[in-house]
Amino acid sequence: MALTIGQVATAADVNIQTIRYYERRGLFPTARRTPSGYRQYTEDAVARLRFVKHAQKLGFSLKEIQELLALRVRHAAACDAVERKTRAKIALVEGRIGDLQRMKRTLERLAAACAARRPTEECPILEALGDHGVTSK
Amino acid sequence: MALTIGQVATAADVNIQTIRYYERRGLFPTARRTPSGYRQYTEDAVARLRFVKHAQKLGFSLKEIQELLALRVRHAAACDAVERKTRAKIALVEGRIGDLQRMKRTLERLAAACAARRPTEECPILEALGDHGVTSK
DNA sequence: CTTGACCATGTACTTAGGTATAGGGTTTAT
DNA sequence: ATAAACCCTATACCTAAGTACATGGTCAAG
Repeated sequence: MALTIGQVATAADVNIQTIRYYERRGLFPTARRTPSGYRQYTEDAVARLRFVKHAQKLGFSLKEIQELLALRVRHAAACDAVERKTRAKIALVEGRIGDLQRMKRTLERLAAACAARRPTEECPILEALGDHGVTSK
Repeated sequence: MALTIGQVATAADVNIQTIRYYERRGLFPTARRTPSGYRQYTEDAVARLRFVKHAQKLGFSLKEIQELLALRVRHAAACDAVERKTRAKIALVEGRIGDLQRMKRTLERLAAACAARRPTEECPILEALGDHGVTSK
């Protein structure tokens, strides 16, 4: 049985407007309509929304997500193009992970320096932040 | 010798307007001025800008970066408050890394499924994306 | 058969993070 | 001593990703 836009919105916990916005943006196919013009969805739409939300939390832009979703759609055509795109995405994600790990190590040094501070010294934060280019003069 | 806003902007490879914007936002202390009203900076400003840009690439908002920078400023006052804030930040970064690693594994399954596909089968992308909630009906 | 909950479109507003422009003063190099 | 290059403020504009509002049609219950 078909779902209305409101039911989809509730199920995926997003704003109705957001769904229509995604449709305009091309993240959603133009939905089938009832004779009176109401959009009709299946469960797929809910899943698609959840995928979008999930990918967003991981830092993907709507444009990137659109590409990820396109991988699903074009499966019949070009499975190896899909694979190439996916591997590119993986490299991107790996780069982001590496950046965050460097940031984490820097923060850990900062915390450790705080913890190990001798009473006579100042908190050596500037130095700990140093490898982000923050060298104090 | 003091730097003008333009020299700082060039050195840190940001727009002049961005520096003034950061000042308004409170990410930068209000700079010292010449008698004629020109802002005067030291090398520190360049380092600070680079830190901001670096942190942004890691997905921190300006508000979060402002907090990170505050850790530097308050060092004289409360080194253990600094440490607590830093550890909270580390947890946040770890969470983000975890998210990205899960996404990476999902993408890898997708790529692997593509590569291992038998000629007779469809490209099994839907299933690979499944653990994001994308279960096709 | 009407009232309230829903849907439609279109337009406008919001937040984050800038970037551009207008109008005017300053510094530097020739 | 004057033009180019730079700075100042204030205001307006931009993209991304929505969210809200105005206006009007539709459906289900009493």
